[in-house]
Amino acid sequence: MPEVETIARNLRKTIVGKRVAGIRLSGLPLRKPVGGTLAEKLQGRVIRKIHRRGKYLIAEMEPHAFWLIHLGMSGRLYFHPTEIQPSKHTHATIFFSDATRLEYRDPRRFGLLATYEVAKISQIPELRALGVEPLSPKLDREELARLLKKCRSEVKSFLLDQSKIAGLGNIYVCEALHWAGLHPSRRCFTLSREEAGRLVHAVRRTVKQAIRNRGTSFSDFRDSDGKPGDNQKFLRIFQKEGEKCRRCGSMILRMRQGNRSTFYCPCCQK
DNA sequence: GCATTACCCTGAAAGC
DNA sequence: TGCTTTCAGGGTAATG
Repeated sequence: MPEVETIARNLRKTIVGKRVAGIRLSGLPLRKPVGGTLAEKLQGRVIRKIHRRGKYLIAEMEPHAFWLIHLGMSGRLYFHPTEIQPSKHTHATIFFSDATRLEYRDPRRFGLLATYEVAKISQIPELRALGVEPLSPKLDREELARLLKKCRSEVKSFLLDQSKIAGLGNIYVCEALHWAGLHPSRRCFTLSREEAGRLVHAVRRTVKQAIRNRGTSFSDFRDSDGKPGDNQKFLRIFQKEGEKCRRCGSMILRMRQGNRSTFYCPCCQK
């Protein structure tokens, strides 16, 4: 989500107010087939606003329509002031009437491009099921404690579940659990109100720091100007297997949970 | 109905 | 050197 927020902020400066003059598609499917309707729906419309909800970007178009974008894992959006050669993984190029263009690249093709003509953003099917935003004032200790109480799964899976809290990925979940001093395998319903409070604080701190650093770049992430983020320099636990925990000095371990790596400190995460 | 697992995909890294 | 295997992870359909 911090990576998506970084891109949203960039796009607000670069493409808002531009009219779509044409679209070129690779024809390859992403998470779902892209299809010719994307071109039909966007052609001639003007981008009025850029929204973010969870890990989704939403361009509000005029005449009224919404353009939904998800970057998956390896998706990137590049703004180009001048002409470019499409790469092997360019799946969409949006040409604006002022000769600038926006390129969507996605080697792994886990992303999504779609358009909707619903009345409100909240009616977009992909967004309907999303949970609370991590930085929303609605997510406080009481609300998180309430959500945790009725959940029997491990707290790591809970935090990754976009229908509970929308926007946390594997990196930030590992970091937040370390900040909160909570073991990733703890069952949600066993967390106390005090622990829920620590977790809310840790999630906010983790996400705010990552946004401030313009996202985390290992290999994939670049913003729409092609710049990597800086947050990888500030991570305390993610991909630190074998290193010493900065809080207690114990060896950081790695385990697999639900087919994803979890990094944790066995000493200070209880 | 909820929790868990498997799958999609390709590039990079590791292993041989 | 070059080929093969493994791993990475967001979302979701399938399974338990």
